[in-house]
Amino acid sequence: MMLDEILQGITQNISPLSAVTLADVKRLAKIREVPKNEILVREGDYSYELYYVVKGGARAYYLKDGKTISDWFAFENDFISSIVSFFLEVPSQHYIETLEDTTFMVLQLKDIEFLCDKYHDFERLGRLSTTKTMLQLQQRIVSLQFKTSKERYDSLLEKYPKIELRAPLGDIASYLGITQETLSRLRSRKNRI
Amino acid sequence: MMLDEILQGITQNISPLSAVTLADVKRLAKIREVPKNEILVREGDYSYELYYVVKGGARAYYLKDGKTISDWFAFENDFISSIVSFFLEVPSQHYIETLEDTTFMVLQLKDIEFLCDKYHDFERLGRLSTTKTMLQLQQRIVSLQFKTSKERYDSLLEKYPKIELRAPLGDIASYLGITQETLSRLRSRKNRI
DNA sequence: ATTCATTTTTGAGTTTTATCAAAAGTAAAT
DNA sequence: ATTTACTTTTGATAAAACTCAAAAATGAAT
Repeated sequence: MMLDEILQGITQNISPLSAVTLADVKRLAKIREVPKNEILVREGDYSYELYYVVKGGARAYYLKDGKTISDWFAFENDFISSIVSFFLEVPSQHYIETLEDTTFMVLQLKDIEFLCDKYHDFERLGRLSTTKTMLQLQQRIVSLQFKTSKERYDSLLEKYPKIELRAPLGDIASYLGITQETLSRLRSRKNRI
Repeated sequence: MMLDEILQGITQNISPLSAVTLADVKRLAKIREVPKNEILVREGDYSYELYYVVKGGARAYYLKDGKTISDWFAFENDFISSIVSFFLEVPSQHYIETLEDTTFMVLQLKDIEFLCDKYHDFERLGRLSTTKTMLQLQQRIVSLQFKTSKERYDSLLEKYPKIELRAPLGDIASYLGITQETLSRLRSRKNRI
């Protein structure tokens, strides 16, 4: 069954779960198919769902001065949520939108809390996957803090080699903290070398 | 006793611990007094210690092209570690240095692992404090991504109102992703208004 | 194939910030 | 009080990126 493989992938990457815990997770986790360009979370929503990308891709973005600023990309095997809303239970400042037809595994906050309460090994999985995300954010800060935009673009391409084909230019540019014009010029300069 | 108050503060802010767990934490946590401008972790070190600032302040920084780039400030009630080295057990790219005479509470990685294994409530505390740090990093990314340097300086001042008196200009500037000359001009422009 | 809407690229001018250099200010030590 | 070392400010110039505008390219729909 599909959920089995997905959970096996997650636990192998992060931390194992007992058969009992796994059975309970399988009972609570849901698969959701979402078409391209669909918005899962809107600004102002309370978002109680954590998404794991099984196939496809999505992005989180927010609005600043009427402009769309991408904050996070998630492709196969990545988690995505409206992170602040989900963990602090406040209205979302982010939108979450699919970039392609996407299959998610979805977990509800209340179920995650239930699982964390009931199973020490699930709490461990939660701690370690949070740690992993924290380290990714840390890398991103180093990147934004003092790398040139070209260096930042190169590291993004290293993480997501074909992202140019999966996300529009403007989304990628705002993720890098630059305008799309600048990214376009960067790209053409790069290709000439 | 001092450790009691410290731990009470932490658990009140994040997640409670049973008396049994607390007793074990108290046995393992150590208080360390460190004079100003002392380096606790150097580039290349393996850093197995997590620091909690009881009194004083410290910063984490790394070197890029011979320049010092501040990455994280910690004052009273903040945690600090060479985050990547600590969690991935790889050599540190960061230095950690006190900004003032500082009292830390120190926990060893092996002790944290032991406590997480043994006590579900400690694992919970670990998960939630990691979550908290993750959300702080997330805010910092939003800040670096598309706020002006003045906006970034203002949010830093909001978090640490008197930081100008506790950390040198250059350290603050690099934390904000700008040169110290720019911060100096920013500051004088600000004061004139 | 043609149209229409959207995305990407290119151009010109402006603003912001970096760089390099020097001057001014601050603090500790003799 | 004076020296010394260090930090902060100021100035001039250069580089990077932004803004606004328009042209070119792409892709979906008829």
